[in-house]
Amino acid sequence: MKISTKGRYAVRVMLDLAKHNTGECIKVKEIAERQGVSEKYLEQIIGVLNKAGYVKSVRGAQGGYRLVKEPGEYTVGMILRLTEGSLAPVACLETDAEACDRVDTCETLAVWKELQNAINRVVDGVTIGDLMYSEGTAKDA
Amino acid sequence: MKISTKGRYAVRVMLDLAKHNTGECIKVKEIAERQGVSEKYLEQIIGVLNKAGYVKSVRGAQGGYRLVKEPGEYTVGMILRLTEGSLAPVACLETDAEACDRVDTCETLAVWKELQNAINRVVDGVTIGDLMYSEGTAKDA
DNA sequence: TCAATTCCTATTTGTTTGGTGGGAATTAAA
DNA sequence: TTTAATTCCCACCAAACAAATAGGAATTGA
Repeated sequence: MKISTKGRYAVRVMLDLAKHNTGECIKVKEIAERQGVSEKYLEQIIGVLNKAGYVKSVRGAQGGYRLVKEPGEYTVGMILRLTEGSLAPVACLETDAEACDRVDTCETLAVWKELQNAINRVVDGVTIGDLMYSEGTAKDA
Repeated sequence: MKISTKGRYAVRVMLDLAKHNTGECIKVKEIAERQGVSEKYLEQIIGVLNKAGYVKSVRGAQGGYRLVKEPGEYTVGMILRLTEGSLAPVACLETDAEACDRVDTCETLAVWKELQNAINRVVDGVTIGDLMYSEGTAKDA
């Protein structure tokens, strides 16, 4: 039940872009330095964000990335689903899941559904904009 | 963000023991047949439940397992934490986590804490007893 | 032209998942 | 007392996944 580095870094990349948005392009190199993460690895991750249209890239010298929309329009859920693949706690709840033959009698499915709903409520209820103004020290939720 | 088979099977084992509790011992073989899972794999899983004192074993011929407490006293959370190791969505929220050097400035920690709380609320709010009386078809939560 | 940058994709390394397999120890029953 | 049924213990294995690393092609401003 862990969120992978890919998902976590993706959120941090988006947040970094949001916080350092001066209208100019931001290079992967800068983000990597600020976030303390390998440039090469971030390249991959931001590539996914780019393909999905979450960020806009400018190639060549003086190139880089910037957010396409306002920080408040990106939920953490969107970003995680994109990079993690799915947030369903069990495979049978994935949208493209092939039916498990126990589905009719599965007595545990109810818990997993509740869990999924709870997860979705949290990650879809927080945007990059929300995180921008947080104090660093996490609020107790 | 998946719950492993180990955790899911553990819940099903506990539920199976609860539903088929006649006062007599229940053998791994029976559970494995009913649940459609390899006997050998279940042995391992129920071994963990046994060591933790969640089930009581009787060795030798006519041996088997039974629940120690009432079904309502086992939360899904207890069982998952035992078998999955931890339900924290990020390593730095684990109880024995070694401090990440970004912890003071980590702007994403708040989300992960919220997520963890949401997960805990669900899994700690459902017991094996609750699952016993569910209809098979999951309620929409 | 060249240096900086994104883009693409293959490879590597280590860990976890999801088991299988063999056999020792224990015990009720024949 | 033997036997069959059972838990218990631990070693091993294959496949998938995570978390990068690596190399170089394509693009573009200066």
